[in-house]
Amino acid sequence: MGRPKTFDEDAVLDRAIEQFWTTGYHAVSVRDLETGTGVLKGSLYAAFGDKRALFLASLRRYADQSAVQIRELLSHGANPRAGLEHYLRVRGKGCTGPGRTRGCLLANTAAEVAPHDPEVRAVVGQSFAKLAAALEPAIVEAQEQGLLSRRHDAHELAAHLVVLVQGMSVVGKTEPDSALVRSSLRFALSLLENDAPEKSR
Amino acid sequence: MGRPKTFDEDAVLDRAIEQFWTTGYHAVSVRDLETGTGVLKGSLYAAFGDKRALFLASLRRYADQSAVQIRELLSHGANPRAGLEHYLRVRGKGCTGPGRTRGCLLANTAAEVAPHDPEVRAVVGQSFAKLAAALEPAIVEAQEQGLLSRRHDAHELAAHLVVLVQGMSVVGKTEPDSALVRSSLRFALSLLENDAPEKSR
DNA sequence: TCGTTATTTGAACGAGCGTCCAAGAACGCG
DNA sequence: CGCGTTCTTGGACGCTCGTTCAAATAACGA
Repeated sequence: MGRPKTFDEDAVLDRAIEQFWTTGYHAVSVRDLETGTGVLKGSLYAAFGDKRALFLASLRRYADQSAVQIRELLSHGANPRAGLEHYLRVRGKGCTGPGRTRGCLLANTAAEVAPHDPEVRAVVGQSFAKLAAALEPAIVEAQEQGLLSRRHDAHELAAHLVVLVQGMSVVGKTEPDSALVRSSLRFALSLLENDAPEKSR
Repeated sequence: MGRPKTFDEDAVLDRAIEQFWTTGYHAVSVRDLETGTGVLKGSLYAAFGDKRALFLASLRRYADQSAVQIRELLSHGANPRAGLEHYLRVRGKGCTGPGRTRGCLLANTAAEVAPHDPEVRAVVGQSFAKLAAALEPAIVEAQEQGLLSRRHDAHELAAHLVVLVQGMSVVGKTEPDSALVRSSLRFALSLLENDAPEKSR
C-alpha cells in the first residue's frame, strides 16, 4: 500500500482557493501555496500536476461550491421572489465592507486568466451560464405566481442579474464599502418589486 | 540641450496600454513592454521609473481617454436618452465579438491589481465614480424631458449602469460572443424605454 | 523482520523576472 | 571644433519563478 497521504486533497484545494481568490493567479507563487496549504511543493506537484492544474482544480471546486450555494440562496424565503431577493442581498453584502474586497473568484479569473486559457475560460463561462440557468426558472415561477412583474423578459432579466452580480464583485474591489455597489443593488432589488402588476391570471 | 528623445511618451503609453489591457499587469514583462513599445528598457526606466509607475501612467491615461469618450458617447444623438442608449450599445458591442475579449482595462485592473495597490485602487475607483457622475445628469435630463420613465431613481440607475457595464466587460471575456452580455444589454436598453417596454426576443 | 510501495522532503536547476549602470551617441552652445 | 548635457544601448546583477528528482520516510503484506 505504501506510505499514506498526510493531507486531504479537498482541504488543500480549499486553502488554495483562498490564496488564488485573494491574491490572483499570477501573483501567487508555488512557494506561497506551499506555506498556505501546509503541503510541500513536491507533494503538491505529485498530487495535482503543476501550478496551472492546481489552479484549475481549485477553480472547479469553487465553481461547484458556488453552484450549490446559489440553489441554497434561491430556495431561501417563502417564495421564488424572496429567494431572488435573498440571493441578490447576500451577493451584494459579500462584496462590500472591510475584508470583502476580493470579489468573486470566478469574476477575478474571468478578468485575469480567461482570455489566455481556453480550459479556464470554459469553466468560468459554464459557471456563468449555469447561474443564469438557475435564476431564470425562479424568475418565471415568481412571475407565474404574480409576485414579480411580467414587464421584464425572464431570460433577459436572468442574464442581466448574472452580469450585474459580476459587476458588483468587480466594482466592489475598488473600495471597502462601495456606494456604487450599494446603489446598484438597491436598484436591482427595485426591479424585483411587483410595482406595475397587470391583472393577474 | 542634450540628446533629443527618440520617442513620444504618450505614444509609448498608448502602446503600453494595449499590452496591459490584453495581457494583464503581472503577465506582461518589462521585456514584453520593450518590444511592444519599441523603446529599450533603459529608456523606459529613465522616462517612467519602474514597471509599476509605467502601469500607473498607462492606467491614468486610459482613464482620461475613457472619460472623454463617455462624454462623446453621451452627447451622441438627438437627446439625452439617445446618448445613454448609444453609450450602452457601444459598450456592449465593445466586449462581444472576435478579438473583443479583453474587456475594459479599468475592470481588469479592478479585479487583478486594485486590492493590492492603494494608488491603483484610487485611480480605478475615481474612474468609476466619474462615470456614474457623468451618467446621472443625462438620466435626470432625459426624465425631465419626458423621454425616460421617472419610475427609477436617477442616482441608483446611474450606479446600476456603471456596475452593469463593468460586469459586461468581465463576463464578455469568457466568450467571443457572449449571449449573457447580449441579453443583459437588451434588458438594460429596455430599462431606458419610456413606458411599458415590449418583451423583445 | 524484511521487502515493497507510495509519499514526503528539500536541494538543485535553468529560465526569466525587474532593475541598474557604464559606455556610447546625438544634440546645442561657446 | 571641443565641451557639457541628455538620451540610448545592452550587458550584467541578484533574485525568484515553476519544476524536477534522488534520497529519506512510513505504512503495508508476508
